[in-house]
Amino acid sequence: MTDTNQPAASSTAPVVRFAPSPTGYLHIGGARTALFNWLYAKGRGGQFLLRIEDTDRERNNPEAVAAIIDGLTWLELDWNGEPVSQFARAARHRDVAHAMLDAGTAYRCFLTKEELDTMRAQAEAEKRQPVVHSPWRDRSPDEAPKGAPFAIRLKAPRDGETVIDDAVQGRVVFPNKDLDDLIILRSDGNSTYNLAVVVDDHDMAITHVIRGVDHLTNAARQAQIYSANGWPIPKFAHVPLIHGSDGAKLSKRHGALGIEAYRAMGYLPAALRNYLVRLGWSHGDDELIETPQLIEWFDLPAIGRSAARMDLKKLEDTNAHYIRSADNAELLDRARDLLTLYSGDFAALIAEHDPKVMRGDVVLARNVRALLPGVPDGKTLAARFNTAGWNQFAAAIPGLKERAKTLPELIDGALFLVTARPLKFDDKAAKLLDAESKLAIAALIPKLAASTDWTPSALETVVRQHAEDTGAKLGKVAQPLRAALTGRSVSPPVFDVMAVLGRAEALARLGDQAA
RNA sequence: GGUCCCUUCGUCUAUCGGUUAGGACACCAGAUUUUCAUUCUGGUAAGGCGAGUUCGAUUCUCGCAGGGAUCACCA
Repeated sequence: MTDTNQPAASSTAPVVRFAPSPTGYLHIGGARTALFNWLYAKGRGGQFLLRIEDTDRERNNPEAVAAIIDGLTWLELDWNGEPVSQFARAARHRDVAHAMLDAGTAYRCFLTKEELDTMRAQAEAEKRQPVVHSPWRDRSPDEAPKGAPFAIRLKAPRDGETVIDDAVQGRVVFPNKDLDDLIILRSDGNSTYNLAVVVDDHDMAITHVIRGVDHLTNAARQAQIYSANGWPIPKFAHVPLIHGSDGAKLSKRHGALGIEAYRAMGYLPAALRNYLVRLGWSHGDDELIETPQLIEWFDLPAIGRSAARMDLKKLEDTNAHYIRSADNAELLDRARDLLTLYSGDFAALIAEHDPKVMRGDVVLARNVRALLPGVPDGKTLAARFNTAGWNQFAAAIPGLKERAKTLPELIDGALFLVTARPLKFDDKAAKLLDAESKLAIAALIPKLAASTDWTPSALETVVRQHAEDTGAKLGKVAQPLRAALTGRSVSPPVFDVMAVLGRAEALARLGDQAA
């Protein structure tokens, strides 16, 4: 139903954008900002645009652009149209700056770098705020030396206040006396960030600017540029930043990793989205929220104003839920993809991390080294899963996914499928295989071999019967079996393991340990 | 330092003046289980401090303290 009485702003679908600068990878805070934008647009039939803020040529690098695009793609945040390069729009930015000059809302400033430095130094010496008041605001350009370089500055209001009516932060007031005449066009003729952002957002018809609070003061300056041009100001929504575990700004030390690191650690995109959106946004007591529901529920006013801290444990728990409910085929595909991503040596991965680090990918690397000494990296491991292996992996997934919090843990659980006889045993498994256990295995082998049916339930019947006959507890029989079959003390149910391995391989592995 | 923002269990959060302050993760204990995990039961744990408004403040106002963001011809 269309209500024709609705004001234009609320009856038109929103247009939002994610505008990262390509200085590094897509970090977790940026990913969350992108997610918020994406959810907002998706829930309202709007558009989600991508713009690369690459006006700083010296810091621009194509690899970073690729990393951002890869990250968004992996997170399954799709955008409308082609990514816009801000640098490609430089001519338009220049035009606007000159138009502002003509309109009298901007002026030429001939202050040199040195003059600026001394002004700031002097302000500091006098304990004044280093707000630059360019004398050229009121001087005629004719007074400048012929051909002297100049920057173009916004003629910002000096009295009154600039108000940002922010969807998250509320009404934020900035006294204009604290905002100096910012440079909109550098003396080399290139636009500065604030002008470029305003011109692009205006030209792209952005209705809602959803970004990190670190841009809040920029919003005031940008609002002045909008006003100077007589353009409508979009709705701002400045979302809090994500902090490290000690409350300080997220740094590498805190795991301010690029999104690709979370991928490597084996998190599912849907799980990461769920976790990320809950960091700062809530919907009552709901925790696990599927994406379609998220799209329906997400809204700006429910975003909190305080910074949140990353909690990997909770991410892990969320991920475990998503793995358990994931489609088996999808899980297998993702596990397979992940292995090809592990192109580096497992040895290097292990060396990089403290022995106490329990990250999924690191643990997997350690276990591969222990159990499969001949497998140096992910590619080789993937190759070990020949067609039969992948089929076995697929068959084992229902049991495996109950036990895995992350994808590498899932793969880790499947390692027993590709270990070659004679098996290597981890410490606990070796301990389980004492003389008594080996005798028990030897006694069990003929009974298993006699089973006409090689299915979990048939095998379970055989083993239970054997336990009953010998008066042993089921655990007493099952644990050595598990050790002999997998080389470890932990695995999916042993009967499933035997079934997946197949009659010949299972009996052979047991035979190796029989006394 | 100026400006702006924030402050409920260890962490993420609910609460829109009256609740035994709720949930989730983590942690602890127990039950189930062939291991592990799942699942289930129970438990420990919170409104920074000080005023004010009010019959009544976690909730509204002010102050203080603490934390954060930002102050470039970077983005």
